[in-house]
Amino acid sequence: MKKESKETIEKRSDCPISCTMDLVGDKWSLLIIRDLLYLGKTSYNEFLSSGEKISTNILNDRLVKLTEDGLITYTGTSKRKIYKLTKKGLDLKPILEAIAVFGIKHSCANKEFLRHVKKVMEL
Amino acid sequence: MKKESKETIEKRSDCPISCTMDLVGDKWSLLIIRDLLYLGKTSYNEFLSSGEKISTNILNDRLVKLTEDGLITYTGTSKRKIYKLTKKGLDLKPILEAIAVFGIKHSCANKEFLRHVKKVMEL
DNA sequence: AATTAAACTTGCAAAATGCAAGTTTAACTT
DNA sequence: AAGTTAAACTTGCATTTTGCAAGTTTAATT
Repeated sequence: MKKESKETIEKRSDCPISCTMDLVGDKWSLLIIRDLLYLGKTSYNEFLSSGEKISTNILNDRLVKLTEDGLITYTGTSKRKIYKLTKKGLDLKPILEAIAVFGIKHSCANKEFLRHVKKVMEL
Repeated sequence: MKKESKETIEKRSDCPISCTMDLVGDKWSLLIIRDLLYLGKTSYNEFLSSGEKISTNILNDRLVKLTEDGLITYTGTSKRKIYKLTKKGLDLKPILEAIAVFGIKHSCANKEFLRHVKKVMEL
């Protein structure tokens, strides 16, 4: 018996910012999008191996939700699924970029990693 | 006895996107920032009255955390605090704008509300 | 058919959130 | 200056989400 991933998609308000946060405003979704956009990752195991150490149940849950929400799709069999962003998902790119710009300016991240990220993101 | 708002600020990785998500990647922080940036709200009760119905304990927790993280500050007494964004907090503006653009394109939000948001955000 | 490894599930502990009270505190009123 | 008001904040407990450490299923490969 599969658990339904979300019974009622609770929309907190009509504000477009709030709506977008209802879609991707959790700890993990945008990191999966980042993996797809910038790190060339396309499969379950590749997402799993990312530095932030997402756990398997959460990863599965997010992949289902992101698919349901039309941000990603996959091809291939259930043994090897290849995920990619939909058109709608690609529209998240400016958000990721703005987040990266902020992070590069204010974080924390080590210099070497930053050089790598900037190169990958063409910033 | 006050509860400490966050014992260890867990940083999941050195990725600037991940770092930024560790700061504001929760259900509520960016909505408070939105209130400050676009809706002219500056006080506890004004944040409370936003459409998404944040509860008082969460609002208090987020205001403390955002202050600790240097994204907002306040003036005034403990009876009437006036919050505003720091320079660092203002650097979140491009993120909010990108989120709004996505939300406006893809949501959900009703037409009237959208007109209002676009006007306020000067989009 | 047996093996392998990717994809997915399960069960339970820990943390975050939601809700409905309450209390504290400073300003405003007599 | 005592009493009232309302904004800011706390508390306790239920619910939900996340984290972790197993497991199982499934389709390619041998």
